[in-house]
Amino acid sequence: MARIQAEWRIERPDVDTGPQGVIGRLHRIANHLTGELTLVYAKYGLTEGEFDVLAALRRAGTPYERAPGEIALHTMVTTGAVTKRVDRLEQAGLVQRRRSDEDGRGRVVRLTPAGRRLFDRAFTAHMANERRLLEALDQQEAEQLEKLLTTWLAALEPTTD
Amino acid sequence: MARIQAEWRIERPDVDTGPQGVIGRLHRIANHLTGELTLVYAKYGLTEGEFDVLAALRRAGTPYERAPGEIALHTMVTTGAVTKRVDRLEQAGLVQRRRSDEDGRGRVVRLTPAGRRLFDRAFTAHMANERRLLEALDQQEAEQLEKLLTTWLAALEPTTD
DNA sequence: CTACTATATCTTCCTGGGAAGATATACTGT
DNA sequence: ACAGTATATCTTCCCAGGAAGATATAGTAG
Repeated sequence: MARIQAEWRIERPDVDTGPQGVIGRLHRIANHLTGELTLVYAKYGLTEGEFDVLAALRRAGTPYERAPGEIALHTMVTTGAVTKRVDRLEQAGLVQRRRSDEDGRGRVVRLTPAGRRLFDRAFTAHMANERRLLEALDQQEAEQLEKLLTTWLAALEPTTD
Repeated sequence: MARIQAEWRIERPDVDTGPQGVIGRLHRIANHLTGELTLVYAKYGLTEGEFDVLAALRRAGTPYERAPGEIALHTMVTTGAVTKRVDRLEQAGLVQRRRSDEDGRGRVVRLTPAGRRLFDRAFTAHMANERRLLEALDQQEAEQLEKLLTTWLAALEPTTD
């Protein structure tokens, strides 16, 4: 990244490429992390998207149910993507779909016992993996980083966090 | 994110979800940034991938040439993806392809004058956009963040930076 | 009750990129 | 010079997800 910025200073000295130092590195770290996290999901036969759906259901607490639309909001993908993820998870016996009792248009997706067991193991491994990936920073650095990212995210996503 | 962690503390009190505070937020910021950056690329008729290819060529300096394999390394995608990106850029008249003189297996991709003109405008707008996105942080915070990300990236990517 | 509009989900079509194989050329040891 | 191996690129096939349209049900004004 530092080399890239140096190249830009030569080729485009008229442009301040300072932000690249932060934004470029952030994207590279995100890519790298995604790659590492995906390896653990794969150990449990899951893709990242499928893991995210299971996580949304698991976090809901017993009976581990959510409407597809809610899942879409939680996982930040379109409802079309949720339909397909749930198709695959249902095929694998990790979730079940049924009609909503209150709203004939709605469906309810529920974690099966097998889905819960698999996810709980995957989640434990996943968090251990995240701790490992964060080991590069000491406690104080990690706290500083979390604080900065929280500030930034709050500015980028006015409504959430 | 804070709410999500609170939910995990209830559902999985046995697992330390601390790392989520950093890793989860980092991914959300990265997604958000990608969305914003893409809007500017689109103003110039480019996708992010195409922009990255043009950037790799532009940074090479005159005569703005690189082999597809080099481009793949710089943009961190497979050579198959580079082939397709270059196909599209060639179709749009922004780059040209020719055989390498020294190596019959190789090709050379070169920015056309039109490609360079378009990219230089897009790049200026892109960097202005990145500055805008970083405005949420003050000078000192941005420096702190860059430092932390540099440390972390160095640990994750032993060879590069 | 009917017509109209709104909403939840699913379906269809498309696009970008990965993985692995195909092809062409280069290199290396004998 | 030749066989065998290595390399650079491209091709083929596949998959995940987005966008927009289709379908079914709900809500609402009259």
